Amino acid sequence: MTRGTTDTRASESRPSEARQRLLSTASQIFYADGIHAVGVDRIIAEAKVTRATFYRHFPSKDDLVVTYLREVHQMDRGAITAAIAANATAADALLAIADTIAAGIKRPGFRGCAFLNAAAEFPDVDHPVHQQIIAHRQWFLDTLTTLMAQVAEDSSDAAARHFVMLRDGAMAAGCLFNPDLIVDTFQRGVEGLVRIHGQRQPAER
Amino acid sequence: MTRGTTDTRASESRPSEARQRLLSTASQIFYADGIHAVGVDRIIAEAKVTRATFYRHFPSKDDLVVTYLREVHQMDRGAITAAIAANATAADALLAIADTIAAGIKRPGFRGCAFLNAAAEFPDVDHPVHQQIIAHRQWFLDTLTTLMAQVAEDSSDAAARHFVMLRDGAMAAGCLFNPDLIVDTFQRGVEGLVRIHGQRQPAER
DNA sequence: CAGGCTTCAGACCGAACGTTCTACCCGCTA
DNA sequence: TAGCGGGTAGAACGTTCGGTCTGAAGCCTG
Repeated sequence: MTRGTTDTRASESRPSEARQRLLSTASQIFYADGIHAVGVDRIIAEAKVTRATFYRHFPSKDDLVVTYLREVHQMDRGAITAAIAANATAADALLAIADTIAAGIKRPGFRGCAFLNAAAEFPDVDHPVHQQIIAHRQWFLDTLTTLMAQVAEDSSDAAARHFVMLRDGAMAAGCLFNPDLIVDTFQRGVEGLVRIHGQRQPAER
Repeated sequence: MTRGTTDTRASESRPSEARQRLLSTASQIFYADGIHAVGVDRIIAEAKVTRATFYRHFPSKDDLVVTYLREVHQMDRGAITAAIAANATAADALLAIADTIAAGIKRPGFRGCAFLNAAAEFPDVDHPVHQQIIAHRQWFLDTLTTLMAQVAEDSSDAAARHFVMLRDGAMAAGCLFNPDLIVDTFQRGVEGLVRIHGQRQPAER
């Protein structure tokens, strides 16, 4: 009872309203303008928070950055998990994932893949931000490999890598060229890839 | 005579030894560590040049950056022009270009595409650096489109865009994953693309 | 030899960087 | 009511940022 009500309140205030404002503001700015290019001053100004509050919730700017990427990872993961759950066959799931990616590229404020952009700014392999990036990419590749294997066991690794390569190319170019053409090229590529991969080992079951 | 000898000397000293040292040093550092992450101080220190000398040759750091990208563009252009000149058919030229890209990805210090990395740091479309990037990419796409059209007129635009997408993906991922696997995936993709595109409109001549 | 480049050496500028600090206020729970 | 944690406000830390300026060497050409 008391637990119930306090929990509702607590789940709203424990991640601290100010902290949430800080994180969402920083995420938007980092994604739109880059990471090294924006300073703590601007983030706290736009989040309407004082410096002391910032450093109460994040030990350093770098920690904010990895939290930002972690948040993006969660959203990506959610979208892809949903796409998989909503489709009966693995092939349809793969096409649905491509649709999700395509929709993202067409979205107005699209500025590429948050992870690829961050990788350009954090080349040091030992840096926590860089490790976050490769962890996310490994998860994505593994997820696709599993789906490809359900379509056809043979060379599912190669097919998944191929998918990732098309995605990376589309995400990288999506804000440097006509997004509609990029999306068109990307989806044609994925469709062809899934079709050809599906013809492999046709009687698998 | 006097012209001849002075020309030899002039072509060595007119681009100014210090300026050249500055540019090549900056290029290495920018490519390896990013652009916003390195300051003028470090560049002049590693180039063994004073600040005054720096600002004698480059009005600002931004100018250095566009000069750096211009240099990379020249090198890319040279490599691709050579690949085209060395191959009799357009299809072979395309495969040779893919080989060049693959060799670049396998090179030890590979850190992705200088232009894609720069794009992550300069999102402002009006910025000179960003415009340099899209100009380079437009040249690359046009070059590939011409080659694809020589293989088969039909949907050569789509085929060229597909090639660029694979390249972008390979370049972006080449320093975030096993380069050998990336190169393998990339080259398989290009081979398939060129083969399928070549089967289109088989009797073109 | 004189004149004109280039480079060197280094001080200096204001601004912004990431970070820490003190001091006070407010609303909650004990 | 007392205390405590999260918040505000703002000064200050030392460093680095991109960029300017002065002044004196060196060096080739006229």
